[in-house]
Amino acid sequence: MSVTLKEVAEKAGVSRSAVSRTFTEGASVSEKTRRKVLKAAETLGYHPNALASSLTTGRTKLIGLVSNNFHNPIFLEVFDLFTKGLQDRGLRPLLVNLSNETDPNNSVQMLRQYSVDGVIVASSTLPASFAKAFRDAGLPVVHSFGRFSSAPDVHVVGIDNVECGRMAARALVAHGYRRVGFLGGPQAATSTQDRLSGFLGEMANHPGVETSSSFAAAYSFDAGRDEMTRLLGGQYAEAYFCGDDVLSIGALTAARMAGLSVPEDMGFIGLNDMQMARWEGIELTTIHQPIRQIIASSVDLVTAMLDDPARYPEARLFPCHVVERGTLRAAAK
Amino acid sequence: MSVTLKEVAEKAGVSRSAVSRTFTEGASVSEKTRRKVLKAAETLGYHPNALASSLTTGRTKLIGLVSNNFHNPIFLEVFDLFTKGLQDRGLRPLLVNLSNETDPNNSVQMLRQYSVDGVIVASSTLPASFAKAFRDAGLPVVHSFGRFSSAPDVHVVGIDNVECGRMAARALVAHGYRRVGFLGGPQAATSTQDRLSGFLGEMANHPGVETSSSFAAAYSFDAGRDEMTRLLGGQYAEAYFCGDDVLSIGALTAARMAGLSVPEDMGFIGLNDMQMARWEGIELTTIHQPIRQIIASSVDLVTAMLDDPARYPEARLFPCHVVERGTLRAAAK
DNA sequence: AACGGCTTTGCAACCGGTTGCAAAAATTGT
DNA sequence: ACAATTTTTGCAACCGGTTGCAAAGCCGTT
Repeated sequence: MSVTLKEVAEKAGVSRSAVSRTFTEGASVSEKTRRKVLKAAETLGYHPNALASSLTTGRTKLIGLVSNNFHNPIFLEVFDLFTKGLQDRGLRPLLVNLSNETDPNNSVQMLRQYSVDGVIVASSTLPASFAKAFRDAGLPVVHSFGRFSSAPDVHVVGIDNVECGRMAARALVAHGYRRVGFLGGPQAATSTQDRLSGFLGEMANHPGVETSSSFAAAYSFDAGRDEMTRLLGGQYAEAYFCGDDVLSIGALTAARMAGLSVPEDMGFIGLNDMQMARWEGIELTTIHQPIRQIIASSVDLVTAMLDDPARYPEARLFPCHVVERGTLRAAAK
Repeated sequence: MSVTLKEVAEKAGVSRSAVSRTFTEGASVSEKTRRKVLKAAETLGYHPNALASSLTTGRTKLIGLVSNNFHNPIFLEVFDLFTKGLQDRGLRPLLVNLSNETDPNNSVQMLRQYSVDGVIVASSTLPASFAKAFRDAGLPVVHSFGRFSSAPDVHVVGIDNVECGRMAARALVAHGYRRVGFLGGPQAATSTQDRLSGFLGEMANHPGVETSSSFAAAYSFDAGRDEMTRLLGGQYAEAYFCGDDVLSIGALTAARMAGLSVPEDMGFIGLNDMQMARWEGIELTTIHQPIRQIIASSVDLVTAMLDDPARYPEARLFPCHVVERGTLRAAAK
């Protein structure tokens, strides 16, 4: 089918080693034979088989890109940035969709069978056990959007969710809301738990402000809408910090559908600052999560681990900030 | 690093062939040795190296999943379905982001280097030359969401865009609009051209209805909003058939921002029927594109080609239908 | 016990590359 | 011009598997 090393060697009248060496960075070949080889390769249309060479070099340049989040639009941005970032470094993303998977071992086996050089777990909802399973299998792994720990088991790149919770709380208080609520994502997600704890921690400094909390079933429009609809049936707050932007939009829509006006009757602050948050008609006030930096840093880290697999696990956190748009009323002076 | 065939063979006290055979479907091994081998493999934690075996079998079970669309939320659904569909058949998607790529040859080379068994090109905006380049390189290829042709060069799975154009035109006419517009996606995209030709073709049957057309720069919110804003500065139609849903939402938002009410002052019909079209507050009337079927069929087709690479190229079209929601006014009786 | 047919097994070559090593060639110094 | 040194080259073994082939083992017959 495709042209092999041997054919090029014969055509160029050199040994197979010579051909191999002209195609490997930093190997010793004279200018003369290199030219002969390149010409032969050119006319034959030869390109080295990356998989065959991986057998001896132990490097496939394949990176497992593992996620369970194929529903939140923010992840399209995430996949875009990851694939570009990896491609720019000559690495290839092998995509693994873990939506229905509960056992880390299956994916570990799968990725080992394909000898991936490293794994990026991109998810804020996947339990840490997944990333750990990869590490235990001896695979370099980076958990992007994972939970911060001061002594992480694996490399984690993301944001300080506790601080984000505080930040949201401060924003709501600063805008003069006196009854505020936390409308989190799935309660089992560590991101939800951390944001809640930061939120409540900060609110403890404001005893005059009434605080409540509840959880949506997922980081999704429907879940946000449903939970807000439920809240509207009882006592509800003046402003909510929602688990993420798409959830916020669901909740906000439910509020509007119920005849409340935003931000006068009910305020919202989201998290992520996805493209859609900027759309006219939405203009969501939200906490900006620097996903470009998180992803660039994740890719850096995974490439660094290729050279030093034993690299000591670190947590890299990137600062977030509030982007004021139109879903919180003018600040109390 | 990882356990090899040889180690298992030694542990089990059999030849390497025996081990290989117990792990290959339909090879001749006695029950006795198979058990010995499996036990040894179990205790050693052996799993065959898929890449090494691909060298001799010529099968990697890797499928190149090529797209240039990492901005339209519908593609998150697309990636979700593709990855699941491929995984369910034991195939692995190698994701290629062609956003900034103009030369098909680079991606062809890349995918050949990784010996992918086949390629799925998932895009309605990528020129047919990409799919053809893969075919010319001897790779089984399916172009999903590609342009229909009665004598296709490569397998195409998608919808009849011309018919969709007609369908939209009929819907607008049936709803009593007398000045209608086509607000397409990028003019260079075949999907745009085909929808336009269907739209105009059908409108030719309704000479009493004034018809206009224009194009947005991309299938995106911003492009739809910008083009509608431009249109609002001059003479504009009563209802628009937009290139796709996200573009529709942009256009619709611009109309609302300008003080028009939808659907009374201006009607919209989109295409795709993405999740978001269902959101309360949007409730876009749109043409449903059966992406589940398209993707399932694409995966079927690519697997079929693995066994029969010379399979005669076919075009598979799936019927679309209008989903009435809230962006066209009540039909004229 | 010898025979024929069928299944199982191991040998060895191969897939498409890489690489340590020693020999060959080129370069340098004097 | 010659020896010492450096660079380039090919051989052959290896990476982790698969597979054609012939020998070995098994079975039931006669």
